[in-house]
Amino acid sequence: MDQKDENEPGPSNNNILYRIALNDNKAGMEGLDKEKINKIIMGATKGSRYYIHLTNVDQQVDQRIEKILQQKALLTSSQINEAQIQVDRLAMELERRRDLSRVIVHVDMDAFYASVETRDNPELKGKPMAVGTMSMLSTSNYLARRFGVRASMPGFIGKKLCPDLIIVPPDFNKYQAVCKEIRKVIAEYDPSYLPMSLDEVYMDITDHLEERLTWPEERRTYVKADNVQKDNSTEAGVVMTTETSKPEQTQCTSPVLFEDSPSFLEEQNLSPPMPDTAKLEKPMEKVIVFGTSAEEAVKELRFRIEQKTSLTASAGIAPNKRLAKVCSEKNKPNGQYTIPNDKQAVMDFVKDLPIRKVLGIGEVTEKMMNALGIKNCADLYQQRALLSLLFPETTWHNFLNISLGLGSTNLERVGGRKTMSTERTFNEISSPEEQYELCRELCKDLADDLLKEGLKVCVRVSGFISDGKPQNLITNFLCVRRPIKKISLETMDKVVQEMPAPCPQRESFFNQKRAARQQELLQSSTGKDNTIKDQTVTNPLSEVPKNDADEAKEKPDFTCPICFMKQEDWGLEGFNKHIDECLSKSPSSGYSEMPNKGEHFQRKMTANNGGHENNIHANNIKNKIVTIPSCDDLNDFIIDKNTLNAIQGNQVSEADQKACNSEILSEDVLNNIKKQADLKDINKPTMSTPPSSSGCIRDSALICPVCNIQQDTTDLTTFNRHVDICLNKGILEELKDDKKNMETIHAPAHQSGRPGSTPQNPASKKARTSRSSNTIKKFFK
DNA sequence: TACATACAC
DNA sequence: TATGGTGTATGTA
Ligand SMILES: Nc1ccn([C@H]2C[C@H](O)[C@@H](COP(=O)(O)OP(=O)(O)OP(=O)(O)O)O2)c(=O)n1
Ligand SMILES: [Mg+2]
Ligand SMILES: [Mg+2]
Ligand SMILES: [Mg+2]
Repeated sequence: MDQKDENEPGPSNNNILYRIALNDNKAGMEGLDKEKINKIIMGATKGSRYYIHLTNVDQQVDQRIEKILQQKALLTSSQINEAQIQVDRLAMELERRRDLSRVIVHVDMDAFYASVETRDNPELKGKPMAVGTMSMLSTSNYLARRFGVRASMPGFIGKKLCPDLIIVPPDFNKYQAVCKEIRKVIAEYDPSYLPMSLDEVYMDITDHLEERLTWPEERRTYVKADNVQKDNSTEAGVVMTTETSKPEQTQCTSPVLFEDSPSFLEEQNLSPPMPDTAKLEKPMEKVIVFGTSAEEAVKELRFRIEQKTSLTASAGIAPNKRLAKVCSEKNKPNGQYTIPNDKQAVMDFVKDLPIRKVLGIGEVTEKMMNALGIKNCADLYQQRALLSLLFPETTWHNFLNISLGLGSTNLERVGGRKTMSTERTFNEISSPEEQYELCRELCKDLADDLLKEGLKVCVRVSGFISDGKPQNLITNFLCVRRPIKKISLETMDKVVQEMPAPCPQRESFFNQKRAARQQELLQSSTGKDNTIKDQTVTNPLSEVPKNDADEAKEKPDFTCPICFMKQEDWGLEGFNKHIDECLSKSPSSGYSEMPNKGEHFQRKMTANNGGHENNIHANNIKNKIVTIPSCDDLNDFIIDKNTLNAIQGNQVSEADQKACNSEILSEDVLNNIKKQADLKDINKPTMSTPPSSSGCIRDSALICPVCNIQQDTTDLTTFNRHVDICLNKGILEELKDDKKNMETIHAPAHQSGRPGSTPQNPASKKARTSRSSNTIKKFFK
């Protein structure tokens, strides 16, 4: 059954790396002169670190493809036949369960940020523009797309492609506000809509349609307010509102009455690719009556959005989310497309659908499939047996579903947020101080974000360093230590103050916390305060250790943030144990209800300077902290992919290197890094240098990278503790200021729009002071 | 669990 | 001069 081997991958774009070449998989970018555009992009990219980075990535992918092809070559036809039987059995079952009963709609705003900016500054009308910075564009309008300018392209390249390009800085608050407006309208059609991003939602309008049938006509009647000066569409290549004006979709237009109302939303000033002027000639109606079909309801919805916000949306209507999503792009901008709830219609639609259009199929998958001669969903279906042998189960299951035009109709949010993180790209950082500074900043940002969600945190550090002994220290903040990985991999236990909620089973972790907090507030306001809370954590400023050369010997202040007990001779381990106990006791209920004893976050800090091959350069240099509430309430804070000063060893003083690296990096690792820095790198040995490898400290005194004072010790534990203390001191000082704001920060005003439900979009991240950032200067060497 | 990769907006 | 930030899923070891 694997008869097609013909389609050799074909050097589609010869020597141009697929990652670098213009990615035109986006509405409004059809039929561009890719050749020309790619030349310009290449010119601006070649030689950069970015280019090298992509080269590596590309090679990796090629290797992966190579491997797959080899595997394929080994397959016998009997294996394939056997697989075919299995796969088809599954296919039958999937088919049996096909659900055509729901009408799912995907709504997506057109060039969202760009449209908002244009609306608010008419100067921009009719001009190619993008939102973003010279370093990165968030999106572009459709006019700019004709030049190849698109989201995720750096602005300076956009300028090269289109010298007249206007770049407008983003204003997220504005987009957020608009988003809220839009969702109000959406909610009228499906109060349980599922927001996917600021500009995008899924809805299930099945119920609405049913109800709609019973409505009097007035209820579907709208007056067109003419305040909108049309022509935000100068940029659009095609913009007809009604399906009738879209020739290419006749094939799949719903059989349902779609012309049961005049329904024109907007006059056009661009010539559509067909003679459609008839409609324009008609007198401009001010009153519009929308019909009762799905199309009509969605037209109405889009009409109302436009009336309300002066922004256009596109929509897809289909039996499931996957298809609806594809459809919403089909007639972008300002258009819609329907796949009726009919199996044949679905199959017809899917047959020629390029797999790349499907959500979840990206560049890499596309390239791999290409190598297997698979381009559209029909190919995908035909090769199902082969794919089942080449890919992991979940992957080929997904492929099979895609090729059958199947997808979920469920709009419920599964969990809620699972992680919270903050990260920044930075210029090569030369000094450890800068690294620490960055880490500290990230930690602070993250903690701030947690606060916004109503969580107050306390951090317990329990890392293991070279000597294998735990290093614990309590602060009310994240404690930053060496951002260097593997060996000095830090583990911090972060303790959340809030009590567990009464047991909202299977709520998201963050929601549990929120609920707990609300409950808490409630209780304290009714005088019944059985929780030992916030304040506990909030202010251990008094506990800031002194920063002196000999403080290394100073004992941390062992005051329990839960019960306030203080005991000098607990010892660190004892202290942590105590906190654990304290936490598990604190919920009023005892702890049988919540299996999670206390609230434990674990914070790991790993600075991935790459023990591996291309880790160092293969990645953007980023510093990242993540909290991950896993099911048992452990949170990870990961500081990740932090470049080492070692990369630029020459810029780093020896003392600094020593301070930062001495016992942290083994000689081997260091050498390895240097090798890589010289681009000579090769090896891949997973030199995971276990945490215990104390080694290499040998001689010389250690210099604290924070206070720069030489420490009179060769004991790493002591030294590390000193560094922690030094760092914490700064952090805690910063915190003093923060505390004042705390109460006001609290109200996140979450804009989720999902009424009773979970806040979908975490409160937006605050704008960062650009200063301390970033931007990749180099990916390596 | 840790890490890497892929994907989306 | 210059190539983002947040979040999810999944495979592998
Ligand atoms: N890599 C990206 C992609 C998008 N966005 C932002 C800007 C977009 O305006 C918004 C919505 O993303 P879309 O993919 O829906 O793109 P647009 O709405 O801009 O254009 P389209 O008309 O193709 O939907 O998200 C972003 O910041 N970074
Ligand atoms: Mg959009
Ligand atoms: Mg979108
Ligand atoms: Mg895709």
